[in-house]
Amino acid sequence: MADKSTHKARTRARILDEAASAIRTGGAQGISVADLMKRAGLTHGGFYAHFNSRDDLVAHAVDRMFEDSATMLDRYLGDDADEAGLAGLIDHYLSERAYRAADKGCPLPGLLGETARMPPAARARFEAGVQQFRDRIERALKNRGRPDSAVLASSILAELVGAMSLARAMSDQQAALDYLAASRARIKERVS
Amino acid sequence: MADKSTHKARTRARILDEAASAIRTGGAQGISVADLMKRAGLTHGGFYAHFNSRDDLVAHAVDRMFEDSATMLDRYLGDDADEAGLAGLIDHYLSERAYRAADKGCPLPGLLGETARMPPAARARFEAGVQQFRDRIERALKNRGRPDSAVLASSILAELVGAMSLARAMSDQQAALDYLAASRARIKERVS
DNA sequence: TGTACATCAGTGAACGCGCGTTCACTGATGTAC
DNA sequence: TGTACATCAGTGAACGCGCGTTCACTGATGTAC
Repeated sequence: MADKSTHKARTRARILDEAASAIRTGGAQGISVADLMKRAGLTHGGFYAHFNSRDDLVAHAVDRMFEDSATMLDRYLGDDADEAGLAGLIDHYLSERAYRAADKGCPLPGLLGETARMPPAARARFEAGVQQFRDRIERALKNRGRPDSAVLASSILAELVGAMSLARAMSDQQAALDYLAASRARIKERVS
Repeated sequence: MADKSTHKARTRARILDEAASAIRTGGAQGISVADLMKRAGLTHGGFYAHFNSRDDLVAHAVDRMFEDSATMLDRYLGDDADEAGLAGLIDHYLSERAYRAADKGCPLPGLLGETARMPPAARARFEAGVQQFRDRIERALKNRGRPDSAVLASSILAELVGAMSLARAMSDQQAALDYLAASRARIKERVS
């Protein structure tokens, strides 16, 4: 019984991981229940043993995505963050690796514009995730003694997200990478 | 005969206007042919007298959106643009009016993240539209003697798009409007 | 000016398909004695 | 240790529905004489 319930929890986690990945790539409207379950190595009928509905899945998948983001934020802006934390975050966020791994990293570049079309529960969780991201940047700026930390944090988040979105929309990959490099330098200038 | 063909052209334009509006709000995946035709006051069967397929419609609707953007860019950054043109563009782009009219203005905040999921023809036109936008800003900066105009243009576009996307994702409207006001000031600082 | 005909934008029924969801079931696993 | 039973995660057929697309048609409009 105990084994069974952890088995089920692991299956649920596997579905959520696949959903988070698929939604980051294809948008919240871009996954079907059947495809998702196939990706998780299951058949579609079992889906409702884990989630109440497709909308419920989307909401939990959004949570899942921002858990990953929180881990990333902790690494760069955690309590013991040194001076270089924010610069490290910027370099990481706009790295070639992040550019290529659209299915793994921050959900904002791909999904921010879609917020208004998300089911209400997912939308609320998404907004909370954005807040968390901005607050962490703001706190880091405040720790460094910037008086305009609130506005600057929003401004930096906007440019991070906008730059990655623009880079991913370019069909010329080299131009995209050059642009990311320029963006990294530009944003770091503004926080130093 | 002549009357008929202009009648048809006007009908097509009406369908495209409705499509551009619906896609800005609901995304390229968010419109159905039947709903769209109903919005245009027609029945779904007539759709294929105007477009080869749904994907064809989406591509032309994207064009339509960027024609509106070009008109807007001309107003602020046209050949006879004065010094205040760029500041005017920033104020307009991040205005309360633009914030509320998500179905009318620039398609970037709502659709940039969706580019990768668009049908190829639409994707190419979207990318061209983004280029046009960035080039116009770059030219305006160059005219003002900024040596870093290319990178700065991308940076400004990224922050404009990111800021509007973030504002639209906030459920607290007053916070969104305050944020837009702060963003306008912040971006104008950087170009002056 | 009036009648007969041709054109063609728009109609609406029909198609095959994939979707989200339901449900009776199976079969592996854990428990009781 | 071995057998009988209960549990329940996962299966797969079935549902009603809306989708994109096709097509035979209608009826208003423009042209020819």
